[in-house]
Amino acid sequence: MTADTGESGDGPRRRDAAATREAILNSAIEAFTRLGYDGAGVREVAAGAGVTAMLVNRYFGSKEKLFAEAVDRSFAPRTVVSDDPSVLSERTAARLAARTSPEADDLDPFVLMLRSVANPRAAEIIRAGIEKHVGRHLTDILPGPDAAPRAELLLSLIAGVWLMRKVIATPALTGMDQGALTRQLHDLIEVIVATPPDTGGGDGAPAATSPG
Amino acid sequence: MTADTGESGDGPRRRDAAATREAILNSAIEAFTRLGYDGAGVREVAAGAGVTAMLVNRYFGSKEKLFAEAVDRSFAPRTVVSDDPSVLSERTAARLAARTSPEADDLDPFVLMLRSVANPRAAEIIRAGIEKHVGRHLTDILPGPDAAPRAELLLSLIAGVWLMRKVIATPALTGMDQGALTRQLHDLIEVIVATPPDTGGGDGAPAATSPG
DNA sequence: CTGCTATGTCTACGACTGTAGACATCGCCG
DNA sequence: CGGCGATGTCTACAGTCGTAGACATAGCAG
Repeated sequence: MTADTGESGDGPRRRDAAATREAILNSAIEAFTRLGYDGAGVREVAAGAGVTAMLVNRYFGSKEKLFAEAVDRSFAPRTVVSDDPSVLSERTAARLAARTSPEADDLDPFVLMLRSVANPRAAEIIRAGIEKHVGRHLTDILPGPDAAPRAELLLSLIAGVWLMRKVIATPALTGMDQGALTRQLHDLIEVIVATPPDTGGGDGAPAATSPG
Repeated sequence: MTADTGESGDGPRRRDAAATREAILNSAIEAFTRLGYDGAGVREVAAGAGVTAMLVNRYFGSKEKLFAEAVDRSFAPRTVVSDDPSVLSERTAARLAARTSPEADDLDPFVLMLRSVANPRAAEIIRAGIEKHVGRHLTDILPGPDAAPRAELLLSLIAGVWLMRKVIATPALTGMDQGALTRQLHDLIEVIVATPPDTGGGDGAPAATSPG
């Protein structure tokens, strides 16, 4: 439970504005992910960075602005969705299954999001973050027309799985065999990736209607 | 002052324990759905029922127990998932698309859940509620083996759509054409309903792997 | 009518929140 | 070596939170 935000142990912390800001931001990402926007207090964020609460507001202006930066930073790297369109379904399914397994306990933007959307201000910031990073990128690599709503639908599926497996932790889905889950998720994602939302042609669903 | 007891037609509230308890519970469901567990205060719940804060604790013991009863009550009716297995995909898809449209603004258990899972105690209560009501029922009507994890996977999808459309309100999915969304959701749900998670058999995946 | 109990209100407390302003101290520059 | 700005801390303040105990009142039993 020590602060320990990357300090080497011996050095108490030298006066380094950039490093301190970074430590606060990292602590904020962790705190917001664990406790959510309302649950994480600035004092806790500060303690995680080894500083006092006032320094947080001094560097970021307010808790809300700190959250905005934390969201921006947390959403920037692609954690789940693959960059390569050709293997998007396989990669995304496998990563999602792996990263939501009970063993994996990394910090993740989806958990940060799920635990913070209760607050309307935080929800708005998250919406902006999704549009800026994930949504836009995903819309670009998604083939076919009407990519934007399908991208968000894919995000819905991903977020839902994260919610059930890592936040609520319903037992059946949490304990589901990873291979089976990966396959199931692959089939689902494939439907979103392959199916245009408005298939004017024949009404027949592209697949999955055959009982097998 | 008791400016007004909240009721309009049926007269001022007389001393009726059962009715008061009911009013508090209804107010709690609405408050928890709008603000989430942490965001809704007992004073606000009490005001919504036309009583004082202490009466809430007097009737329910604590905020946590009140929340537990609110979850139990809110999760009891089937709001989205159809009872009839034969039309499960169609019905569920249509209801989900309709009830998450921007026009619909009813209180809903999924929103209550999404805005409350940030709190660990609330998340545990919600998990229990899901298992007791939705999960068990859904597991019963879902055909095929391994119904429990597939039921929870379906809940993941539903919750994710609710999250994106009603809580975060990402524009593309929120404004998506309802018919197209219904069709898309139908295809997705059909995959969960029809596909066993672990099709060991000789043949490959039952569908959806062919690019079509 | 009197009295009693269920029903509801009032005051208050300790803990916590985000944030503002005043104060202290480190480390570079002359 | 001596300041001096940058960096960080301390105290404090309104406000809200959940909750406890004492107090008031309504409605029925006798």
